[in-house]
Amino acid sequence: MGESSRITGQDSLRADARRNRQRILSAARLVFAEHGIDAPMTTVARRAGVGVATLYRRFPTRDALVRAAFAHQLDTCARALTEALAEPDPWQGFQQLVETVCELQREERGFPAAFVAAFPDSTREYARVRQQAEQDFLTLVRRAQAAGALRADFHPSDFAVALLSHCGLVTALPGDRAASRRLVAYLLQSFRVEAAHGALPAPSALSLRSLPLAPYGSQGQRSSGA
Amino acid sequence: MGESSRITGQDSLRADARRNRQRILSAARLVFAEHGIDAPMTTVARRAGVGVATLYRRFPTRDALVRAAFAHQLDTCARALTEALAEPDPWQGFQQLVETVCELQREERGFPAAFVAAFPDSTREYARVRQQAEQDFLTLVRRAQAAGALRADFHPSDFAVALLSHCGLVTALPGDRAASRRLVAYLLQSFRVEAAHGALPAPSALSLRSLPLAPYGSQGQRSSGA
DNA sequence: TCGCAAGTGGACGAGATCGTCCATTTGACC
DNA sequence: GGTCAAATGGACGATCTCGTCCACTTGCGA
Repeated sequence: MGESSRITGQDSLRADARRNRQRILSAARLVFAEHGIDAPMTTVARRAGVGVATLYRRFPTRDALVRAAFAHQLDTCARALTEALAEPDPWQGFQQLVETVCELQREERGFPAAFVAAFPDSTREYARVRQQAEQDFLTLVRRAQAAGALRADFHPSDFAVALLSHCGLVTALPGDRAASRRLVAYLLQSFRVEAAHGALPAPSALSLRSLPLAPYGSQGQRSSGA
Repeated sequence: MGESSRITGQDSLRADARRNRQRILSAARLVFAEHGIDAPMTTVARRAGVGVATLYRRFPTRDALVRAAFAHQLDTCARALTEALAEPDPWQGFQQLVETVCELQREERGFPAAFVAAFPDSTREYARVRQQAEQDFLTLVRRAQAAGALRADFHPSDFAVALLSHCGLVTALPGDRAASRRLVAYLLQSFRVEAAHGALPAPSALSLRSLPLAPYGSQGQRSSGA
């Protein structure tokens, strides 16, 4: 909390401005959940009870708004990683991590879209936090493999593959919790040593670094305009 | 071919009109692949070298155009099902079916989006063909289970879950073939008896009938306007 | 209490897309 | 060759969204 406000500078806002900022974020979550992240900015502004100008001043681009609106969920992802590492049984930790993130994608309408939208980005400011997250995740994977639970040919990028495909599923079928849970169960089972059955094709070149697992703070202005 | 033209009535078109229709479809495939299925209709028309009016006359809605443009791919899906049934080893057949459909999603840019777009629909005219497809797929599943290859708790709706999630993945990462192949491999392995490891959560209520596995012919006018 | 910088709202012009309308052209059949 | 219904193209009005600009308001420190 203190962390993100330091990053976004929301502390230095005047009281009324800070209040409006929060209103906008709440409204954005509602509107995005209801109409998708492509909903008109005007709708968000109206719902928040502010003018468009105010909205644009706080969040110059739709992207910035989306990121800020779902910063909390992203923080939860990061927290899940920490907790996973703390778990004594590494497979338990791994499983919980996958389930927590997928549950977020399943339950918070709008978040999945935000998740993929945020995906290819690797904003400068968070590079370090992300690198840390990547490192932690790697540790988790190694441990789970050493414990003989996670299959040896599991590649870190497979985590991204799992999350993105699950994301796609819940986007295609919002509300179908059973489908989401099924997919997660299948994936988790296929990651176990017992499921290993012949060689897998080569892993993706996807970098985990680009996964939005690290806390976003909010705002998240793009460093590169283009 | 003869089948679909009978359905869409394209035989009764004047020669020039029929030619234009084909041009439009080619252009649509190109444009959709390049800019996504939300590309402006005008762009498609220009690319096809026809006026917008012509485009709108043939395909009253963007949806109709999308369906028609990817009808061939959908036919391939249907054919894959037939071939899967013909395969002596039912697991081989099952595996091939999944791989063929996923390959289509992977290789034909634009098709995945069309696939999910088409998904929730169950147009009257194709009800019978679909029901047949569903029946065939069920047979395939039963056989593969009886052969002791496909896990007993596999539910037909899991096929839809697999396809939709894969679809989401390739949409999020167009061009990352490795990721797509990995997911398919994991899913297939998790469908094997060997992977069964504890109970799965309840299957989705998704009906296979709504999966666009059956041939579309083209055009595919909505029966219900609303 | 006062002054002013920070904050605000909503009108507005630019740009994009939609789908229709109609005057004109063209293919098919006699 | 002639006739006519089918087919065509592109202009056009309607609608929507964006992001900016500016006159007005307000919180807060002195």
